[in-house]
Amino acid sequence: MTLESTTRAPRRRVTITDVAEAAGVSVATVSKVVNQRYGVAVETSERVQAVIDRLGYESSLVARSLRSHRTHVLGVLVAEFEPFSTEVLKGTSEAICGTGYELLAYSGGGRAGQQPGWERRYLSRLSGTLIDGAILVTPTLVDAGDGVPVVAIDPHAGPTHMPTVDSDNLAGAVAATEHLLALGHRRIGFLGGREDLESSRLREEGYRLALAAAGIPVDPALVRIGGYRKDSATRPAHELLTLDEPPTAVFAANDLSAIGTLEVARGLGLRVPEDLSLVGFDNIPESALTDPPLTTVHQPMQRLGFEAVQMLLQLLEGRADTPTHVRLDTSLVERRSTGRPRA
Amino acid sequence: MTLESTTRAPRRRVTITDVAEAAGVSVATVSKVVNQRYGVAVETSERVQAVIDRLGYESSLVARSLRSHRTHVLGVLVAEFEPFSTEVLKGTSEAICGTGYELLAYSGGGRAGQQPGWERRYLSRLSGTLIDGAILVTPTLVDAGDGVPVVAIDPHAGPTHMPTVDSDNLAGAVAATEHLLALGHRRIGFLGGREDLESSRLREEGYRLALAAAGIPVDPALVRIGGYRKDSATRPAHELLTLDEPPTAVFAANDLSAIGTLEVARGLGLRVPEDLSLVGFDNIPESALTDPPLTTVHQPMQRLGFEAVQMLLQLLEGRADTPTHVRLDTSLVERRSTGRPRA
DNA sequence: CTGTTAGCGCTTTCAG
DNA sequence: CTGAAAGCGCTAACAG
Repeated sequence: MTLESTTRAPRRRVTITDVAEAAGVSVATVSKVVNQRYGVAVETSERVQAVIDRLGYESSLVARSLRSHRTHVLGVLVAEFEPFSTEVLKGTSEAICGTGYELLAYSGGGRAGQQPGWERRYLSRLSGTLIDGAILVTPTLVDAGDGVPVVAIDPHAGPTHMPTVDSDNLAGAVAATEHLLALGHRRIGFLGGREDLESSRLREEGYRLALAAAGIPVDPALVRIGGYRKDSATRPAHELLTLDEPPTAVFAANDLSAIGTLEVARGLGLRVPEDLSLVGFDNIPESALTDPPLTTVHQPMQRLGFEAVQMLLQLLEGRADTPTHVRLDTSLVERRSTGRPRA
Repeated sequence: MTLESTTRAPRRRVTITDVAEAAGVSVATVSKVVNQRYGVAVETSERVQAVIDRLGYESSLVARSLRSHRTHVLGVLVAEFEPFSTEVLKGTSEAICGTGYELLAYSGGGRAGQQPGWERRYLSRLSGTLIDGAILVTPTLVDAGDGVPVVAIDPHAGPTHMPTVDSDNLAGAVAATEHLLALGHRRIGFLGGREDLESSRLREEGYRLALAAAGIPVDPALVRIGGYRKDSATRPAHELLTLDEPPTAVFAANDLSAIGTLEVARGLGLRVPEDLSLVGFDNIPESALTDPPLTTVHQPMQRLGFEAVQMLLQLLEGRADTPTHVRLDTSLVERRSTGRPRA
């Protein structure tokens, strides 16, 4: 890491007034030129355009949106930029291409996003102005419809009033648990997500369903809340693995907590998958980088973002046939963190 | 994929005027309450606050920034949300935590970001208002200082006038090439990045340096431009691999083009690494997911974002000792896409 | 302590 | 065809 040093004073932004003065016209005329409105002499238009180019003028998104309430910018509101939301972002980026819209991803300052209601706050701050519509990633509020059209990805209470895109969490969780069952596991722990998210609830339900179908009663001691974050999963994972009668396998409600569990297991001297089988959920790119690579349930995160943009665009066009709920399939990805239980 | 259908009319945003009316005070007073200014009777303040809570009022970022020119929002400007920029984003998100700032990542509509000068355009649109400072991810313009403090990550012409964060591209490229050389390769192709990026130039230089040190002349036919994107890399990769005397190994200037090359090789019936060794650059999470997993040069993308935020924050505080250039180390990650050349 | 006033940069009637 | 003027939601003097 090398260092150098200097300072620079940034010069002022060029505004529409600067252009108007330089071109010897009114700001109204400049505005018309910028927005290609009719009623401007070709000669004037060209002269103004020349000044715009020379000065490098670009209209302020802020000022413009305050006035015209149409920005051609879509907002993606996330609590934090972590593997799940950034995958979604990749999908939105792909979908936005060629639509004439631009993307603005907004995230609070880390912990700020932890406090419930962040999505409402962000939405209020940005909507009505700045963005024409918003995509909320894992919002915890049931209803946030405030000013602009909104699409939710994997929201709180499942199909709410908001148009929603999610994936088949239940089927995925069943598949994960059945995989463990098929391997011969009987004591299977569940490291839950967040109680306020529907996805989390469904994953737990899938776990219970699969167990019930196999005729295995759920041991409450084996079910914990991991909070969907690596750090918040550490403690419950530790509790689970240090039980008098610990589970031989753990199904973690998302990859981040599975990765946290993997680290805890290693710290405890447990080998994966020999001593402990581990299944995650999401299939974030990071899940393949662990040692051993994580068996997990693939959820098409990029597609979630892609579909959300499509839906939002339809909503903006006011199309009545816009689907209100899109659900995508999940599938098990077998890697090397799962195996038969010992003896 | 399941579908349902309905419609909803979003209601209007609540503004400061609504609050003022409901509370029977002027907007100025509401503003003072919101911003915790002195000079408001406790009783009035409480009454206004109650209305704010009841109405769920949240001040508009846009209107506020237009007026006060201080938003506590940092912008991250990217051409597109792809693996590199999203990794950087994760790092910025971590760094922003607890600073009192929020993050706004802006990306044009895909292709729009392709046209040179996107960073200048975005910056103009957002700065002066909306964001207090910006981080430019792989900008191609030398100087963009326009209104607000700016930090560049992996910019055009290396250490420009802008404060910069980058990684040691030269050393990384040398390491990659030497790895191939050590394996016994002599005909090593180079799939370059974009001519307008310093990182790309340095990676090529590293390639040439390592070959020269090994006493191997560079065959111009083996050097192509891949454009740093998977799709743009496909054609040059194909040309390279279908040469009369094709290379036994290819060093691609980034993982995305390496992955593109991998697909081309497979399409051509070439086995990796038996028939062709492949090294990438970046170590994006996706690089470990390929089959075989890619040998690549690790570049600390999240740290790039993290350091950029730190630097920008210092710039905003006006600290004179702000380093102007931070360079992070790179390192070779050996996975399974490289091996000895046949016979 | 509170309200009035003047814009921030821009778009949009509406006269001239 | 062009410009003056109003106003988007908000903050910052300045009066009252």
